[in-house]
Amino acid sequence: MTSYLDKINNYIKSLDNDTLTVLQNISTDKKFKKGDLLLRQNEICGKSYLIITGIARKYYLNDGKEITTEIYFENDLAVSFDSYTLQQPSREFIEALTDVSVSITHYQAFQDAKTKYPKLLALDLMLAEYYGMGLENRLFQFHTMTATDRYLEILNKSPYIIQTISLTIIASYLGISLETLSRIRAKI
Amino acid sequence: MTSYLDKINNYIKSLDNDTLTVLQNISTDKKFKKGDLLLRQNEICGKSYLIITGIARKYYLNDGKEITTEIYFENDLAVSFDSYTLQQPSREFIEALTDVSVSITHYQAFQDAKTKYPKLLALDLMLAEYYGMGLENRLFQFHTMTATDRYLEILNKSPYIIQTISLTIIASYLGISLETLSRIRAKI
DNA sequence: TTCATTATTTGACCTAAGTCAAATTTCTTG
DNA sequence: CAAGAAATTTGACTTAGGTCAAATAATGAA
Repeated sequence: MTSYLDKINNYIKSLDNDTLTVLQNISTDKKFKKGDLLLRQNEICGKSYLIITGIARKYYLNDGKEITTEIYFENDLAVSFDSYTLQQPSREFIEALTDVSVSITHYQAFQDAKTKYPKLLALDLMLAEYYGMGLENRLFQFHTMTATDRYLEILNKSPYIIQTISLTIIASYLGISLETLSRIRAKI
Repeated sequence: MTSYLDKINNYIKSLDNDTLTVLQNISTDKKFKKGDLLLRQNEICGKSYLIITGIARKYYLNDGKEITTEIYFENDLAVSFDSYTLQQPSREFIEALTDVSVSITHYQAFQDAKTKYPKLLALDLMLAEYYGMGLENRLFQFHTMTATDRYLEILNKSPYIIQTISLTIIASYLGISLETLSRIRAKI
């Protein structure tokens, strides 16, 4: 999985200048302050956000409670997948957890570029595949693992999450209550 | 979501003859008997199976227990996503739940065709996006819904699953024990 | 049909995780 | 630094769902 990300990055590096230039031309940099929303519920996700520095998350509201679905660090691509893909209102919010600087690519510009540059189409496919495999892994965890094991998995594979993110957010990401997470941590 | 599937099917129909012919040329039909495995664990998923008639499922073993991850009906595309994408050994099995007839497309042939026909690349992207959105929905259900609600969701959206598939398989698909599923059904 | 297998249900009991409330600890910011 | 706010922990109790075992259905092959 990680190696697939490498493959994607190598692929991007290997693009011809022409294609790379297009990619740059349709992207702009922007900064957000901690707490800013990059995307709000019900907005159409018309942009993708490549995180340059900082941390962000994606979440939705489930009877008033914020459920975090993804946490983004440097080089992650933040986007509400279905809203972006279908260009329909988003169920999710994207929020800056720290000051954040991003590279923004507009949906339509990228769509246009893809029709002219099949290599960008291939890139988009790789990104979708990568996202899909991540979802499969996460689903696997929910399907078969106990809350404690899911926590341990994060602790092993993404310890920086534990170190930088509030337990409230981590608990919702794990699909458990804050109190349960606290007890899990106490026991270990 | 369903409309996206429509969009994909319309897209396929709208392909020029040249592209459609290629697609047909790299596909072959095959029949499987009930109980046959289309893909075994540890095999590399080198083919995709479009279900023409019959029912199949994808599952993996979790300490000896079969956990069903997907159930396929007519027109569904059966594939072990990560094994297919990364061309690495599959964690999952694909099994015919009834006699099944499928249209098989070989991975490598499709890869080759994609480089020559960007429209097939675009098709592959759409399929990956569709799969990804399905995973997101399923993840949402595991993340926030109770077992009873997940069952009711199937009952509403895919009643044919309840009618045709054994409760053992449905229970594992829902991530609950057979007994719990039986009790949920008794209560409703 | 009938017997045997397989699928499903039911019972009794157990455990992971949730809820609500209160106590601490840790951060912020004046 | 101090006071208030936010984050985390702890306690007491509830509940959804699991496990193991046994009882019924339902199917299917001889």
